[in-house]
Amino acid sequence: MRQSQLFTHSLKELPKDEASFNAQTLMRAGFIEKISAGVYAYLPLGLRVFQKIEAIIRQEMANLGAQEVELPSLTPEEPWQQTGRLTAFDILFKTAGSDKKQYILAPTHEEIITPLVKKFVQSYRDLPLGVYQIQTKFRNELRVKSGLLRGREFTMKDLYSFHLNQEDLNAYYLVVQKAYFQIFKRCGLLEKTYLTFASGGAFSQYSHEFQTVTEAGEDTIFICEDCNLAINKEIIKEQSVCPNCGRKDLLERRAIEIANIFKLGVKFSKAFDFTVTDAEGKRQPVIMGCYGLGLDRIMGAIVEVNHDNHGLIWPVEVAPFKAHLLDITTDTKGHHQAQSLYETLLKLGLEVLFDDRRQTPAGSKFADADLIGCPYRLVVSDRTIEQESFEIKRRRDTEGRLVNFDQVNAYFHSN
RNA sequence: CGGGGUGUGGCCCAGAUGGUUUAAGGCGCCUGCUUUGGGAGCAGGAGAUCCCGAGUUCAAAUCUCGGCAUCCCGACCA
Repeated sequence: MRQSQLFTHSLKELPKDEASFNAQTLMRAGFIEKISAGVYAYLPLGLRVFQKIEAIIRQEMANLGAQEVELPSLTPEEPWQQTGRLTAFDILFKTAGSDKKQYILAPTHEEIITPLVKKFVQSYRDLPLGVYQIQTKFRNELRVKSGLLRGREFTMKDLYSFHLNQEDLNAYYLVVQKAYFQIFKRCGLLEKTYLTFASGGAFSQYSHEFQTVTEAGEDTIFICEDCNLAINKEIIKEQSVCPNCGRKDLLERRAIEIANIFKLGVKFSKAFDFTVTDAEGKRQPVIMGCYGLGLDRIMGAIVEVNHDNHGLIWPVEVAPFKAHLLDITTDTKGHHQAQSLYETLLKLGLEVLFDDRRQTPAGSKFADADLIGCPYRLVVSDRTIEQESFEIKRRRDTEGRLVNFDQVNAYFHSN
């Protein structure tokens, strides 16, 4: 994409209305814009990152054999009444239709998915089943905070699984954990993300959170380095003890919950009378699990974990563009050379942001490239052209190297 | 929901003991010239319900009251 065509641009100064690093920097770099407290718009650069994260999640969900659907955000009141959550939830956005009928802007979708799946599934032969969506959720938080880390409108990947018995759910639960770690690995968060024992809420003794260690996080977790596990402070009674090995000297860290998975058991299948016929011909209540994952939080966490004083540093798989090509040449010949390199890179299938803006000093292009944080920076300048080459530098490196124009194909095929 | 901070061109902000303010400066934007390896220079230009409402006053960006927005701390977080 040509940067001269991009309708957004970065700001020299930090936005006053944000204090968290992720929101400040993403707004400054032109990735997101705040519409109201806890509600953000994704701009072209930010949307590209968001869609990369979505794509990773879809691939890993496909590997699980989960089927994608899209449920509505605007939901009728009745199912919420049926499970008691109409009153139990204090974060519901409610809205009335013209017929005075009350609707709920869904904060999660157990109430919708359970009756839906019930309609099609009557036999144990249809199980296990995993159904997921990537969709907007609404939670009327009393206090939003930390930019993308806690908003009132956010996107969640929510997977629901249906099983004949507890053993099957337990096995599936472990497989989902693996898939989640694969997602976090691809998002560059693996090293700092811990499977964390947390409150099971109304469903079970524990749930499991995936907590990414960062000072920007709002949770406190205690990490067992032996087991690579953590326990959320909220469920610690007296002393922090590893639930796996019993170790007591755990590391206390701030962390952001980027995912939360639950064994729901029969809570929702009972509420909606969802049973299947087993092999003996008897009706059995379906055993359910649910697996949430916050996309905005993942993006925010990536930013909190990967940056330096100059700006963002995107992991390769989620970067808005793989390369940022800067034309800092000063004459027509130079511009043609940069243009030609851009076209060559496109033909090679590389995602490139081409800074073809004129009358912009070179320094501002470097600053912008650092701020936007594409993994590779390519520079064509009068100097490099003298050597029939362009410079390539990784975002994290301080020194680049020259690559001859003739060797573009070879270079990108081998890297 | 309790406590605290902030609200002035698109952005960052000065002005706050009421009156020389015709609301200053920087960034960005427009025009022209110049410049090009770390957010460049010169000249000219456009752009403002000073968050909203009420009040005090001869006079309010400035004082008072009410509201709204936003950030932060706490509580909450299935």
